[in-house]
Amino acid sequence: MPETIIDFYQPSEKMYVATDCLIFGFDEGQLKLLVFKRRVEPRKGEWSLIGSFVNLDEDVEEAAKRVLAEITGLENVYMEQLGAYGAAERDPGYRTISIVQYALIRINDYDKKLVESHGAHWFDINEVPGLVLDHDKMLADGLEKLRRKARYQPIGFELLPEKFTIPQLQKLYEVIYQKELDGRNFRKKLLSLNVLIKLDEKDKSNSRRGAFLYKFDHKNYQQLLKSGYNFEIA
Amino acid sequence: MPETIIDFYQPSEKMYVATDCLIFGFDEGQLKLLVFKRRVEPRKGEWSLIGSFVNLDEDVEEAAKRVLAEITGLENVYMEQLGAYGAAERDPGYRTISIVQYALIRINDYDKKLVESHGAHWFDINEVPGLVLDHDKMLADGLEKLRRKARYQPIGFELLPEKFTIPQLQKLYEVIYQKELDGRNFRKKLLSLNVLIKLDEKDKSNSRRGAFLYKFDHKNYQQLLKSGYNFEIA
DNA sequence: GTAATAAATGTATAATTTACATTAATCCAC
DNA sequence: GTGGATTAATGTAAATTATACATTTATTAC
Repeated sequence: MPETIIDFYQPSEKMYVATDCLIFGFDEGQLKLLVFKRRVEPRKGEWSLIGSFVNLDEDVEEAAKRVLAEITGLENVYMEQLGAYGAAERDPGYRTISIVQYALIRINDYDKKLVESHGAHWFDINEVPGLVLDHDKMLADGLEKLRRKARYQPIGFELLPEKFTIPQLQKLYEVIYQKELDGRNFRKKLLSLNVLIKLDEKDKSNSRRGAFLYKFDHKNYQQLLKSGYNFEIA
Repeated sequence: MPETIIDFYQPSEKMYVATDCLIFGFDEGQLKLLVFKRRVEPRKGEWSLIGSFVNLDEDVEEAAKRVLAEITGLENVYMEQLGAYGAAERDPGYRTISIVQYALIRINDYDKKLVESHGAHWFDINEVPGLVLDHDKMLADGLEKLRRKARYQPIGFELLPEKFTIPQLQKLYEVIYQKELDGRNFRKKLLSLNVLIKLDEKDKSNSRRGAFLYKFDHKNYQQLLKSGYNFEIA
């Protein structure tokens, strides 16, 4: 490599780049977060977002997917970047910048044994223990983004099984928005968007009568997007 | 520093961290972007977002502010992170991750001589030349974010002088949203939010009659935020 | 067969958004 | 100093969307 002006700037030789994932799931009517015990000093062993260093030959996003697959066994997960956390003193050990992604997973799909073997654990979103470094801030920011995003993109569907009932979906939006919704209005609004396909099956795990199962209609959703983008629930 | 598990992960010794800024301004009824000629190889001399490497002892945000002040002479500018760009091959020279911020500046405040002396240039947003590396993508993403954000936060005010007229503000929203707005409805909606202070002065640069000048009412805006957050224009 | 449980449905009112045309203030030219 | 040109300012009616609210239905367990 020829010597260039870059040498003049002296970018640090000790700047580390890591990635951390906010892994959200939804189960038993609660929004949950997957965390594990930090694997590196300092603060090794404390609760932490799931993360890793980024390898030299690896996209940042790839690194996040690698660590997610490693811990949960899941691939093809909905994932989006939250942002970079780069305060000089955020990590007392090394100068490390962390790029945080958030992932939404169908909580029943993941590999329980794998998760356990990594000492990872799901916490109710309201019962997450204190996290290491600036991870509490990452979580707070991620929740805010999730809540905002839920207003104009149908991310809720990423958190539910492929087949779900309307009451389930409503419950999910209730925990995301942290407020109760009116069942009639929720159902009305949702069905008016034409992005649900009603199945000829019921889920009876929550009531005697059973609730009809639905699938998300990706095709119609794409069309809805094209024709002006106004997915809004509640 | 003791040897720890971090050594096992072998984070790259050659991972560079840079920051690039999307610097938006508004002038002559047009949204504009400030770019300069890249100072480092590869592709030195091509049009580029304004950026720099991040120093070891410097917050990422600080680095962005440093470079912004260096080029425009401005401090205390509205700035927010867009995200990190971290594809392994994004920079053919070095493995560099760039954290992109976007800044909104009052275009008349900046130091013209300073800007010129750095070979920087304002382009109409629709006439920005091809940019180096993945900077075109950054710009596209930044514009999308600006457009979305303009819907629920009063960022428009950051781009206008302290005193501005309602027609000016409307024009700004029109270029952000890329559509014409109805003057009566715009004015009605805006005034109903109670975040404008009418001054006893007119700006006559655009009409014989002149339009009244207003200031943004930060205090009332903060209260509006607290009481449930629903700043939406057009 | 009846008691218990959650699912499903409709309507009237209020609030918000949209569409749309005229008058007002000022400057400049004559 | 009058008239013409130009942009600023204003109000109302109709349509759309959001909200509030109570009863009936399907099913299972006993």
